[in-house]
Amino acid sequence: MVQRPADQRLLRFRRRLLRWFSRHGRSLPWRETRDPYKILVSEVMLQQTQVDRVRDFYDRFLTRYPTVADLASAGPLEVRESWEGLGYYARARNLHRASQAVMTEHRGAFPTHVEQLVALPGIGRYTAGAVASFAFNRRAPILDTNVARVLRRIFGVRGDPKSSRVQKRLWRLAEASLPRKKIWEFNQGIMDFGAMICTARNPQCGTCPMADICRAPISPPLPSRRSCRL
DNA sequence: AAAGCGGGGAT
DNA sequence: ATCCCAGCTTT
Repeated sequence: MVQRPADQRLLRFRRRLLRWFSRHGRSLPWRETRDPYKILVSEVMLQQTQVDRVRDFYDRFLTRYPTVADLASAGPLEVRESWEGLGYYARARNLHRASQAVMTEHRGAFPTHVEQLVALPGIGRYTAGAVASFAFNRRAPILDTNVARVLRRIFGVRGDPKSSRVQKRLWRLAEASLPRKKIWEFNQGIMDFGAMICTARNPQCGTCPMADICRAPISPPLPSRRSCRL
């Protein structure tokens, strides 16, 4: 079976991403643990919220609620107060309910399958994939704004990014890109790549290791006013 | 398919 | 002033 160009791009992307992450990946508080509870807390906080903003809240929240059981047995008002300043307060309520569901419906043991995780309140497809891959090293794809942007550019996916058709295509790409092993590294890496190199504005195409396989590189190496057409 | 949900930082 | 951000739920 001969490799088609599209498959070559995919293989190279996967290999280069892992190499890039091993050298340039960020060290973040929630990367020092495999505890599904702590990872879930970080993921929920990170929904529509930037990394730098989450750091302080993450530590404070876990100090107050070190385990799922601690959070589950806390009062709603107390939990809501711990979330003050983060916004999107439905997240706090759902996280609280999710912790209670883990205790009552799973006997305190976090579910390890994406389908089970998605069934928990406040956990969508992205967060389920994140917990499954980060805590349990399952071969589950993730698709957040970072991943979506990276995949759209490198594989040249046109069309409205919000449309279900493009979303479906991107999820398929996210899954196809996954290596057999090093799932944790790949998923963490592709988000770092989107946050550090393949950024929404002023992408670092000049130093990008994917430049030669990307379907949407910056046209000329012109100074200032750099923009990406995807 | 589209709206609603917070708030802070960058441009 | 506008865009962007480790999205999910509800309509």
